[in-house]
Amino acid sequence: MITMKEIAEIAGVSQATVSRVLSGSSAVSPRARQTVMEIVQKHDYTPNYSARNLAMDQSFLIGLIIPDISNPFFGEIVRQVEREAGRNGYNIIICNSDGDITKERSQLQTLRARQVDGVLVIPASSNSPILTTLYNSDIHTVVVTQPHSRFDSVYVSHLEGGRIVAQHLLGLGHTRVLLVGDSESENDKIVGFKQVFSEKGIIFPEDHFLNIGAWDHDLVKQAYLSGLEYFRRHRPGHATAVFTVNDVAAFGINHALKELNLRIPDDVALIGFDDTFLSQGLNPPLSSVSQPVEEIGRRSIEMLLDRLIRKFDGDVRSVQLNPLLVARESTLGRQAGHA
Amino acid sequence: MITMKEIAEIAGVSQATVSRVLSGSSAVSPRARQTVMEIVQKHDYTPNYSARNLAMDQSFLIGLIIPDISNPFFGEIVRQVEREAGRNGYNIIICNSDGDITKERSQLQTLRARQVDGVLVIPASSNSPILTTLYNSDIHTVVVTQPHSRFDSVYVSHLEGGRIVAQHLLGLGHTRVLLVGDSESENDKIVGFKQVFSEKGIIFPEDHFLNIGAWDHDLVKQAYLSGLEYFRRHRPGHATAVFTVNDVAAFGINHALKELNLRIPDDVALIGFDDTFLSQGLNPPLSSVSQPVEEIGRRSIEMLLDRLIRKFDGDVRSVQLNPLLVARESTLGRQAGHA
DNA sequence: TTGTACGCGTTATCAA
DNA sequence: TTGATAACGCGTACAA
Repeated sequence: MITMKEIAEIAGVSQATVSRVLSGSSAVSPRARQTVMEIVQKHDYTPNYSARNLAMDQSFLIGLIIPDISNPFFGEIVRQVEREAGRNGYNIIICNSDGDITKERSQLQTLRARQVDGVLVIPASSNSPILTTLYNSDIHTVVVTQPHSRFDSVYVSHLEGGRIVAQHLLGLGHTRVLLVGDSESENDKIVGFKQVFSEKGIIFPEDHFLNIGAWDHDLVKQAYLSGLEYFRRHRPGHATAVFTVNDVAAFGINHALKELNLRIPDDVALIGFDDTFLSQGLNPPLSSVSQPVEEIGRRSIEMLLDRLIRKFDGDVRSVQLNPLLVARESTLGRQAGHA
Repeated sequence: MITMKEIAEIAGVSQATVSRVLSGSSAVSPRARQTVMEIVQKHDYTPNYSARNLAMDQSFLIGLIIPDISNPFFGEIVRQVEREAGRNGYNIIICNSDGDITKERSQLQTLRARQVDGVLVIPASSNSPILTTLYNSDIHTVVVTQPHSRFDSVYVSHLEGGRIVAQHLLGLGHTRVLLVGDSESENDKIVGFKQVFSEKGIIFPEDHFLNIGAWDHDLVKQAYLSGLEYFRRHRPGHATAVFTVNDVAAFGINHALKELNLRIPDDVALIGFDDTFLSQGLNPPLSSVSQPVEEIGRRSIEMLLDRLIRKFDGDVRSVQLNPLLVARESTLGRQAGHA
């Protein structure tokens, strides 16, 4: 790889002039510019970012800490982030945490070593220790997917999402609903769901929760097996509907129900969360709560770049986006039409 | 952020000694080591990679060029790659090409500027120009997902995959098959499929191809719409089976068939490709051709690290992995049992 | 075992 | 408009 110094020699100018030509920062004589550019072209000069970073104390690197890239929902976020970052001269270093706070910690450590200018983080949990570490560092941070009091954040209200689902199912007459998720008490989707029940004076039945872990990569299988066991053990009607905290789990439940010859939604209604691009392909089409995933990704990176590039230095900003019920046949039945 | 120089001052030693302590390369007196380490701990010293890269002419950075991260199949590859790389002290810069060779080119350019030690590339097409660029550079490269004569490569034979599908469908008596993909003549899955037909003297019918583009992000919808139109226009039996070159497209077709009240597989059989973790959640469970995606990811990064770390300098190696037919109800019907 | 000194490829400051 | 020259933080050859 050719360097500025070498180009300077060939061109018979100083290395500083080459730098000026390439950065376009200050004025250079047309002659010098001409000669330099020709040599640059000819030798396919590429600047050395490491050197540039060192000199400018800026890496144009953004760290992205995310629980599971293979989850299409997160994948879409990555895609948006990478695109928008690229347009602005930034690159993304990706860190898959598996939802493990230990991994998160070591990854943040290497991101710091890499001198990243900023970090987008989808924390493993709302009290991930890295959030504290980040706060004590001077790395610009945006928390994605959940609200945060000290950082910029972009999120969809899970509480509201859970409430919407509850209202939808209650409206259809379901009072015995099986909840499928990672935590019965700490997952806001579930909290919101139950909130509506208690507000309406409806008692949420005991033993209607299936714990399938949070970021288990084999979520489909987990949900499938748990669902199978549940519906084998309980009489039909013990639960007339199932709400899973994400679509992926709903796939597993769907499979289990099919296996047991239970009809959806006649025997058991099913509703997921995220409305990934696969929900509508499911059979019957899956009701779900859609999150504006492109917007989440885009707004997140935009907020970060706003601080990095435009040097915005105001108070912490949070963007709350609205979840949207997408009712399809898996809860509505055939009369759903073809939405 | 504290630097070696500052640590050296505090410790009353030279910066070189601090470097030695931290790298553990050469011998240092226990006393010096002790003092330095304490200060390092206390101030939470983090090495500056940019500086290190510059000095060592090594970035410990690997570029990953991939068509669509939001596709779960690729997502899984990213996951494996990131993990294995991380274990060996390397980080991943991710580049989403959208299957666009222009984007590929500019991304490779910035990867070069970033001084990446190696590149894993899933090319937009088999003759992506960046392959030439890479060959003329000194960047270690592994081509993933397709064979290559000049680079290390890891792939599953698409030709063989297509053949397997043809054999499976012919075995079930389907001779009129609708093919759904990006290219009728250049996609090896389709080429292999037709190969079997002609070997057996069976003429593949005209007008049995639906072009839905390659990396269109809205593949499900594309397939859905195309499928809908196709099955509306042709009499039942014009095609008795559908083969889509990936599962995502199969989701769309599944939706279309359902909409038209065509039963799977009684009216139309359906088979996909990739066997993503979602296939088994589909209803009926989707037959597909599985690719050992974890192995693809793992082997790819391993081959690259082998050259980077172990300095392997032998001939180009290619790893061909075998596709595997996973027959489920969408082709076999209810007698499929519960595989 | 330690310190000095140089180089890595840039940016940026200062005179000229 | 240009060219020296000093950083930037680290690795390392060399001498002590």
